[in-house]
Amino acid sequence: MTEQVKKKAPVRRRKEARPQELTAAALSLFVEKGFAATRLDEVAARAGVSKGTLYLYFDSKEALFLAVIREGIVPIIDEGRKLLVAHADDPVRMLREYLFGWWSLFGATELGGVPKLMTSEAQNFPEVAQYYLREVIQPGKALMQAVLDRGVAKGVFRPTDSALVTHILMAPLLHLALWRHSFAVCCQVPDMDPQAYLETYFDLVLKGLAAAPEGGV
Amino acid sequence: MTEQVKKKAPVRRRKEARPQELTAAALSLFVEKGFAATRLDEVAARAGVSKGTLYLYFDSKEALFLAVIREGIVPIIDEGRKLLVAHADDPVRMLREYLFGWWSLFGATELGGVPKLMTSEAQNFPEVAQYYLREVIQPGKALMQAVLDRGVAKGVFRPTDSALVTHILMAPLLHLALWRHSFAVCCQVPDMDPQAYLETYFDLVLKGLAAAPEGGV
DNA sequence: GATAAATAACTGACTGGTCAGTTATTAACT
DNA sequence: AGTTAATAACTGACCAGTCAGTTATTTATC
Repeated sequence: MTEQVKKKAPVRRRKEARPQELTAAALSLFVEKGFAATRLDEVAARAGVSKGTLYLYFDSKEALFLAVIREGIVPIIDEGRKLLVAHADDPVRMLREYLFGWWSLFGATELGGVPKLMTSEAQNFPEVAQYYLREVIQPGKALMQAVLDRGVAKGVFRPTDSALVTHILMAPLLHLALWRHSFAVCCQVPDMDPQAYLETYFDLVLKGLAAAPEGGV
Repeated sequence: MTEQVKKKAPVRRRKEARPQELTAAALSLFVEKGFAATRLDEVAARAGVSKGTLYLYFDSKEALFLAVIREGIVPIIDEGRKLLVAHADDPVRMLREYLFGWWSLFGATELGGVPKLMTSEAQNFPEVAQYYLREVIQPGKALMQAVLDRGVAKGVFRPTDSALVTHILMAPLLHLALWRHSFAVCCQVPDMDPQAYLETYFDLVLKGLAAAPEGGV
C-alpha cells in the first residue's frame, strides 16, 4: 500500500444521488407489494445499500413514502402544464393532449402505480393523502377544468358541470392504471391494449361532450 | 328459578350466524384500514368474540378474506341480474338500471369498499383476486356487454368495441366508490354528490353512445 | 326434574417470527 | 489525527396462529 490502491473505482460509493436511488427503489416496491407489505430492508437492498443507510436520509418509513410522492410526481405536473399550452387555441386538441399525455407521461410509467398506492393508503396516512390531494389532484383537476371551460366558451363543448366532469373523465385513465397494477399482473388477463382503450375512450368522450347535435371535428 | 328463566335472551351465545358476524366485522375493518393493517384481534372484538373463536370458523387471515368476498359479493351479482331482465326490451333503460343499480345495490353500501380492497391486495393474494375476477368482474362485464350489444342490435347505440366500452363505462362508478373510501374520508373534500355525479355521467354516456347524429331519448 | 356425564362454544395467555427503528463498529477519505 | 459514510448486529413492539383450560348447553341416567 505505497499509495492508495484502486479499490475506489469499483466501489464508487458516497454519492449524493443516494436519496433518488432510494425513492426509486421504494416506489417500485410500494407499487408492487403495497406500503405495508414492503420491508425497508428490501428497499435498501434494491438501492444497493443497507437499511441503516436508508435512515441517514429518511426519518421513517412514512417520510420515505412522502418523499416518493414528492420527488416522483410533483415535477410531472409542471411538465404536463407546459405541454398543454402548446395547443391553447384548440380545446379538442388540448383535451386529447391532456388525456393521452397523462397516460404516456404518467400512467404508462412506473408512476402509474401511485394512484393504487395512494388510494390504498390514504386513510392510514392522512398527511400524505392531503399532500397528494393538494399538490397533484387539485392542480390536475384545475388544469382539465380550464380546458373544458375553454371548450364551452368557444362553443365546441356543450355546457356541463365541469367540476364533476373532470372527475368523471379522469376515471377511465385511473382505472386503466389501477387495472394494470392489480388484476392484470396476477391473473393472466386476455389483455387490454392501452392504445385501443384510449382511442375508444376519447371517441366516446368527444361525442359525449360535443356541442351541436351533428357537430363535427 | 322455578322454571328456566330467560337468561338465554340476553346471553344469546352459540349462534350459527357467527361466521356472518365475523365476515361483516372483517369487511368493515378491511375496507377501512386495509387488509394488512387490520388485526384479527380487532375483527374478533368487533364481532363480540375472542380471536380464538375466529379460528374456529376460519383457517387463516386469508381464508377470512376470501369468505368476506364470497359471502358479501357473489349474492349481489345474481340479485342484479334479476333486476335487469325487467327492462329487457329497452336498452337505454337497461343501461340506466345497470349503472344506477350498481351504485345503490353495491357502491353506496359498505361493499363499495371492496374494489379498493381488491385492487390493493390483488398482487399479494392472487387466489383471491382470481376468484374475484372469475365470480364478480367477468360476470358483471358479460352482463353489461349484453346490454350494449342489444342496444346496437336495436339501433339505439352506435357500434363500438363493447368489450373495451364495458371497462370504460365501469370506471367512473369504481372511481366514485374508491374516492369515497380514500380521499373523501381522510381529507375534508368539498364533497361530491353521488346522485349529481351519476346523472352527469349517465348523460355523458348516453350522448357518447347515441346511434344517430340527432337521435333522441 | 334433578343430577351427572359428554360435548360444543369460547377464551386469553403464549409462541415464534417479522420488521421498523437504533447503535456500536468499521471503512473511506482528507 | 479527525470526520463522514456506511454497515451489520441488535432491540423491542407487534401480531398471526396455537392450545390448554373454562363455561355454556345438550344428552343420558335415575
